Amino acid sequence: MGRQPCCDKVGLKKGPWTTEEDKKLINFILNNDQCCWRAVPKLAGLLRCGKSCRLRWTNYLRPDLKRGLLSESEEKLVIDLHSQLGNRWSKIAASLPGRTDNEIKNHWNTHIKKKLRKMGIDPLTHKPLLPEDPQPPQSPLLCRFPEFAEADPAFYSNSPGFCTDEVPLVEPHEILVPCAAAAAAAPCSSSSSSTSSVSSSNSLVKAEEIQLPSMEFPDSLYFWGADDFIGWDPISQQGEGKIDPFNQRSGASAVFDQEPWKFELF
DNA sequence: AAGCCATCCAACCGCACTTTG
DNA sequence: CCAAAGTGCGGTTGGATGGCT
Repeated sequence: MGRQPCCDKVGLKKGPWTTEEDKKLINFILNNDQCCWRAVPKLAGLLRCGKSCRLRWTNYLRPDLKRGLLSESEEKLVIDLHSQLGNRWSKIAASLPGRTDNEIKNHWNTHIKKKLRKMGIDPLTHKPLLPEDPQPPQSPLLCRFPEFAEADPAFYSNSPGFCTDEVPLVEPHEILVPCAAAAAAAPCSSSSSSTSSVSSSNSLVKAEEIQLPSMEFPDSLYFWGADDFIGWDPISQQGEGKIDPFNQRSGASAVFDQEPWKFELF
């Protein structure tokens, strides 16, 4: 008994979303209690399948999203969580408020993987790439990632083997969200049942757990402003108060720079 | 300037899991 | 309890972009 497709793809649009479509989806979701994703495109006047709408919203349009490359501390957390959880991107994303599983997955595949390999670490097992290496006295990552250990001595010291099979799964409530990450959520103006009901994504749930005020959208919708959004990331700016120079190709600038409509919505 | 190649990331696909009747 | 519908998740793809020759 096969599953039915999520939608009859006939006459449905695929590929990149246009500004107009984004506008429709945002307007609909903000102004309606989203009942079920399958109904959203029809009600919002979109020629998309519900799944596509959900993805677009959760990965790109959600106002609580943080854009740009992951900061070093976020990267560190991702590596740590990956060593415990494996490719459970949504679970990892749940510990990084404002980040999506897709974003983390992409970042892992394009940046972190490479970085780890360069350091002689198998990104899959988090163990040294060379098997002839005598077993390290402590975490291999600790040996090859001294700067991480320096930054956070507790990091890795608690994760001896880094074999995903050997480490028990961490329950969401057991994952400690670093203060910086938690703080990242705080500045966002908020509180509405609308958004939290809109998306059941783990990151939102997690955000609530760490006292993230639920989202509310100011009438002027100034939160869409690039300045607000970029300045909204205390993690990438922590410490020296600088923005990650590699952020220039980030989706943030891509979408916010080019879409002035978002500032005049509603 | 043009062509090629590598990289990045948004979006798609299909399976798994959860919910509902 | 079961089947169908709805949703979540992880893997993969393909277009856009930038760098190099």
